[in-house]
Amino acid sequence: MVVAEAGSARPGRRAVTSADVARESGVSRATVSYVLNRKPGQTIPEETRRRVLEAARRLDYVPSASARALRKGQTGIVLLAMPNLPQGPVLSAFVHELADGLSEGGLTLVTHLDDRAHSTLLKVVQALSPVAVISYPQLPPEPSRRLFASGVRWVTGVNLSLGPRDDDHQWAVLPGRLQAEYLIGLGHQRLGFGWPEDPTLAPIAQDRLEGIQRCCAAAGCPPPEVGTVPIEPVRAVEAVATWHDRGITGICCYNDDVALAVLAGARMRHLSVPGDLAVVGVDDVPLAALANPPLTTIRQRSDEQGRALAARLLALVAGTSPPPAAPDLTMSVVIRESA
Amino acid sequence: MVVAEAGSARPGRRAVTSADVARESGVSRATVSYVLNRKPGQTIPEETRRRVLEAARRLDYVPSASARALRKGQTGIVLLAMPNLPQGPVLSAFVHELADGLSEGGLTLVTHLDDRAHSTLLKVVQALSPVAVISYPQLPPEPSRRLFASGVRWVTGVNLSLGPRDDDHQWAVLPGRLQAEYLIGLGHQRLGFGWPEDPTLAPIAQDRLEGIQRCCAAAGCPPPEVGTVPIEPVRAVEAVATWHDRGITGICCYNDDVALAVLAGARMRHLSVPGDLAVVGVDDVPLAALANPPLTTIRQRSDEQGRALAARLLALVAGTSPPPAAPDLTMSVVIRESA
DNA sequence: GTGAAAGCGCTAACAT
DNA sequence: ATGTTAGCGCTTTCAC
Repeated sequence: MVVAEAGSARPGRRAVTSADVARESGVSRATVSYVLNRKPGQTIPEETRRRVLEAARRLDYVPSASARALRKGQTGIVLLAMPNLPQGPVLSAFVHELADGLSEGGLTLVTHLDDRAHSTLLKVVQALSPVAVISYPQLPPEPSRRLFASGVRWVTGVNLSLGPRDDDHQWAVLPGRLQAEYLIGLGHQRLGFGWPEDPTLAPIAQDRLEGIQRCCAAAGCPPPEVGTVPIEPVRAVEAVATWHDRGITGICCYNDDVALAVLAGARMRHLSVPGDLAVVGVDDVPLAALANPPLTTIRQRSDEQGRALAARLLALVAGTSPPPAAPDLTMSVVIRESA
Repeated sequence: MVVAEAGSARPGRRAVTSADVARESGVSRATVSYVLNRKPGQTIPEETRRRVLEAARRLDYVPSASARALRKGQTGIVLLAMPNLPQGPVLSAFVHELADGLSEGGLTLVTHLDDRAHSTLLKVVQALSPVAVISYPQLPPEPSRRLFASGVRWVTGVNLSLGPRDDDHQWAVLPGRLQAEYLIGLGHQRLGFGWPEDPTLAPIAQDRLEGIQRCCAAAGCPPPEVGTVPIEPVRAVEAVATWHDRGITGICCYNDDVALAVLAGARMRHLSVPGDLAVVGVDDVPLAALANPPLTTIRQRSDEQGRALAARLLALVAGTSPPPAAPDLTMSVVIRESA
């Protein structure tokens, strides 16, 4: 454990403040603040500017985040709350782009990883005073209200959308819709849905299932039969067997992990994929292409979602009107051999 | 996007402060502070205490984190910095336990997910003023120094240890050591190491490789041959073929993901596992048991690591002497069929 | 046991 | 163009 006491730069010394910079450069603290914050209208002579900047650099000056936040009445922190699930490349890209986008506007993204009660989120929020909270999956109204009461200004889900809840929901439902449309287009009439065992995923799974249900209804098929698929050989087989026995031929899986388990189950049961059972995942994780047979799945442009959400959040914080939702947040079917 | 303006609880109203609570309960702000912070020695009459608490609850009072941090000169935030890798259950458990442990001591854990330059970490640190930063993998000395200069008091790796760098390193090397010991114990003389393609994993992989190298040296075997294994069918096959052609019989993989790719490669190449090639992973992800054949792997007790690190950090912040490192942070070989 | 008051470091309105 | 000043909300001596 590489541990050291405070201020290895100037050991034992207290932090340098804007007063130090002011003294060092022979101006007042106000001027220092003006220079460092670069107000657009402000007119500071180049010479002074240079002197202040120079002094700040020489002293290794770092403005106190707490003091600034106290004065301005708000921090520049955005908190992303999500369960600490197995993180796929999809979420990674989203986080990456979101952080970059926010950073360009002076906001800072940090993450709270937890899948337990909303009370831990509340605690973190109270310790951080973030200006906005993004939650995946979406927060129910009551916890959401408590965040506002703790001073958070904006609360949103990860799905980019315009209006209140509905648009978000449209989006959340889409993976299921695409899976079902694809399978039905292939001629499958009886669909199953591979539900994830992890209970924290339930809200997300519920949305995807709804997308499938709507599709089935629209196409005049019977509603999908839901089966929980554990990531565990023996019990995964059970789910597969049940589907097959009941004449189900197309399985929409919550995600690729579930789909891979279904594939394993089918193999153990000596069922052919896609002959006996067609399988579709969501996410297009790297392992999907490696699977036996290679997995057909839904790919999301989560990077674009991240960028777009960042842009909207920046606009909200700046008080300007948010940009319109990106027109084509593509989500597409990656066709391989499993369906 | 469920978005709303500030203070849905009391719309348009500014936040309630300790002054409001004081007024409401008919005492001074000092008393409010005493009651809410519950100083051990402090002696406040039950009646007053109750009145203050009641008023705080009624007003939905939330202390300002910035003001408190400014006054105390330090936040209660601990920042965990890690690349946004695929998060396995191992890291999840670590994060979970770490967060819980810290929370019990009044510290709050948040995560910065990024695999790019250390400068983004520096920015986040300056926006948050965390009291400690935990980094995985470990931070080199120079970035570490800059964190201290920005006011961070303690910087550490995720590996629990006592002294400066060495203990951490011992720990990081262990997975490789266990893999090699197991394979050599099985009679394998010529070992390979499955290097991950993701460049951000290199520092961690390097440590594990070093564990294998030492083992080979100690046992009089030739040093392990390193092959990069992409999570991609065709190129994974190549790595496997190269090993096999050169007479390698035991493969230590960086983690289970790499090991699963090796398994897939071996299957495509019609090599038998463990007959032609014995394969060992690290992590024991759920899919490991599902693999064909089921994967032998190294399981870490990362939950205990998390707890222990939390305890040490709490002690440091409190100024008391840190508890000794846990004696038996077990890391064990989970024997299945792939080796 | 409780209150008055100082001050943490910063920004922004106002004064010069 | 720059300096003076008044707080932001909190904790914590120091009086009473």
